[in-house]
Amino acid sequence: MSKKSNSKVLAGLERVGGFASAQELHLVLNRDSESIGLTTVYRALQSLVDEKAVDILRKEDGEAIFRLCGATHHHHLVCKSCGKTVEIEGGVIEKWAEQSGAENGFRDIGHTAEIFGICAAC
Amino acid sequence: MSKKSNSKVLAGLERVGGFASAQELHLVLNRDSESIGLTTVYRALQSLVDEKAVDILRKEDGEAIFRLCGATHHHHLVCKSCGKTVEIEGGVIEKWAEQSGAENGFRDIGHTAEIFGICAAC
DNA sequence: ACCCATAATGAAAATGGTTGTCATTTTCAT
DNA sequence: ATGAAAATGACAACCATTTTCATTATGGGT
Repeated sequence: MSKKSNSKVLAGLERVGGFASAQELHLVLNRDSESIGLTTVYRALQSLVDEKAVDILRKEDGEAIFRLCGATHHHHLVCKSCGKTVEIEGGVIEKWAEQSGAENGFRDIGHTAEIFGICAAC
Repeated sequence: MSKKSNSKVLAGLERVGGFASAQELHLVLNRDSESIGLTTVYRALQSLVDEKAVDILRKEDGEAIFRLCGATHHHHLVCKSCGKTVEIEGGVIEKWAEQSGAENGFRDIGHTAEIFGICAAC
């Protein structure tokens, strides 16, 4: 029976495309006339993380954000002043993360990377 | 005046040696007859992070943990399970950030990058 | 079809780390 | 010493997440 909520949540994550917090996901799902409780969203996310269908990360403020596992991910170049965001290729980073992790005996390696600065317009 | 609490907190971090949460730090400090409030510990940690004297990371449950920051700019490889941390050289990243930023007309470029995984012992 | 055990659901309350409030205290320059 | 400004800390507010618990759906055995 958890199957149903799990697939709703997966659908939500697909719709969102990138990262989403549990609460955002709950909003999105209910906005689209999917009636699902916040508790259930949390439980579905937890079980999806357990079965490694979903990645969990932490924002700087500690809030958990989730994304589909294996979704191609990119990095962001964000303007500290106006918030303008550019998507960046990160092939170098993937390799760096993989290699650094492996060298130190780590497995299940993931990473986060953001670049920030002031854009030309600001 | 924040100087005093900041140095108390720094002393606490030295005594602890590695990572400590704000609450642990508060306990340690008061156990050692340093009278300091929890609020002040949080504020001191925040300002130390701002002035880059202290690193902040997140445990898996989202709790913030802090430690003294070495002078050299490095990145971290963190075990998602036990919190073990390895410092990583990030020369590649610096270049990647600089270049990606410049290509898009950004200035004052900074970046964050963390690698995480499961360490050999876990 | 009909029970019934079991799992799933979600509203509401509890938890716990973190941050905001504000009255009080300390510091420092004059 | 005195007043302004910064610092402090007890307490309350906040908010993401978890727990509780009563209700509802599911599905296998008869």
